[in-house]
Amino acid sequence: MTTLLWLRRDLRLADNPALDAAVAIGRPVIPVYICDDADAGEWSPGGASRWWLHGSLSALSSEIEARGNRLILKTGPAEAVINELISETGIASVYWNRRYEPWARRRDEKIKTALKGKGIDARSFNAGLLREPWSITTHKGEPYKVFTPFWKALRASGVPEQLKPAPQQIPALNDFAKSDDLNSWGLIPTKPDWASGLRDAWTPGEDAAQSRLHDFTGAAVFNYQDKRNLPGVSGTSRLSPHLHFGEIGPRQVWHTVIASALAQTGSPMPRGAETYLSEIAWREFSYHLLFHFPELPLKPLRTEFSDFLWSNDRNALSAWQRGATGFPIVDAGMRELWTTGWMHNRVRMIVASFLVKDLLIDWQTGEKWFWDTLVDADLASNAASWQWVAGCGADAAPYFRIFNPTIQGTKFDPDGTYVRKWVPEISKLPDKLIHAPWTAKPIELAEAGVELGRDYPAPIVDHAMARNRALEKYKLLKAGKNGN
DNA sequence: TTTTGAGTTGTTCGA
DNA sequence: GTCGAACAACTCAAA
Repeated sequence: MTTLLWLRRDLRLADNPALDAAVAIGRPVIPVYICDDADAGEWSPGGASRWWLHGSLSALSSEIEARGNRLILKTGPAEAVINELISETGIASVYWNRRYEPWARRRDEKIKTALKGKGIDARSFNAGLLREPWSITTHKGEPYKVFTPFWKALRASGVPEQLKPAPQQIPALNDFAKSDDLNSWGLIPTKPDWASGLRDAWTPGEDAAQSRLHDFTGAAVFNYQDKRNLPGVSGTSRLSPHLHFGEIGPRQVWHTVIASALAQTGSPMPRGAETYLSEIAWREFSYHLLFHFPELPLKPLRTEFSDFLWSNDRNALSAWQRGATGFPIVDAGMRELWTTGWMHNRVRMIVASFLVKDLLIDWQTGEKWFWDTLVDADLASNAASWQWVAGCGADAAPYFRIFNPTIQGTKFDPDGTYVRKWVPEISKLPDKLIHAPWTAKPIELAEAGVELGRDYPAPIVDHAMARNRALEKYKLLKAGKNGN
């Protein structure tokens, strides 16, 4: 008899409870990853995520081989694939770590019931969150809708579970089940190969995740408070894609941050570490919201927003997507995204506010673009964050909070490092003009070799006008009209 | 039950 | 240049 280990968004060997439990049984383990796009429907991974997944599976496959086993790759609806494996091999147990996407919960519950009905030991574990989304509740037993009390409750719930290292050996069957060739899944783009920027920026896999965490907790985490908002500075952990694919888990992040803080500062919770861990808690909060409000990716949490009449301006949308809005900080962010599959968080807020409030384009359009282009695209975080920016989410930004791209640029990219990197055509403009080239005198533009409208676009909207327009629309919405 | 205090990330205006 | 107030009430969570 054997044990099936169904790997999903837990592509690591350390701190992996389903793997530990499977190995503990003492029987051969069949580790399988199922390409389950059929189950995920419209939320199957986007282009950038697929690129990452290829690298992550390839890395995991080597790690499993080093432990005397082999990762089996299968394609199709998960239930059918699992049943097929059961009929081919004598499987007594099926273990996995939980996912929280609504489609995955429905499917996994169905599979678990069916397996148990056949007398198979089917069990799920928690590898992806500090706490299960249902275990944190208000005193009335209800879900939290405000971050701060959620964060307090999360901390009061105690220290996250201690970690187990990767097992030395994963006992294997002699004759393995048949596996797909990873290359046949077509996760990596070929014609055209748009992934060179991703390859330069990232290394998927558990080892890379660990070294990134250790680099970050070695020093940067203590300056996180000051540097995290500066996109031109490497002040953030950049762990988001590793966390999304479960190459590292939040418990590992938590314990490593705390241990390194104690060792280096003598304090259990220095300021930078606390601020950083609160970002991990935001990830938890997003999962909490998605669990309790499964329509989060598709419907505004504040229902009055359902009637909002959004703009259908394809040209404006296309300019935003291509990084050609004429607002340097917005364009820099959108180009960083397109090139590397990632964008600094401060800039994500700026570009999102610009799309939703300056262009009045639906947050779901932005959500879908991010879904396809981000290597860290995560259903919970992406949906919760877009709703937050649009003002229709939990604990959302008030409608009158409209980011001014010029002020944001001068505040958080004061010397223009970030903009010059991603918008090189205006890099010769002086610092005081780099975030507002349209205010430059003709002579200043000439000296920088820039002709607006030729080398770099003129702004596609007047921000002051757009701000007032958005305020008016939101005001109407509050008054019970449709915002038109 | 009612009350109370608080709420990620901003901008603009006028003193 | 700097600072506080207004933006606009509303909902949440706990006492």
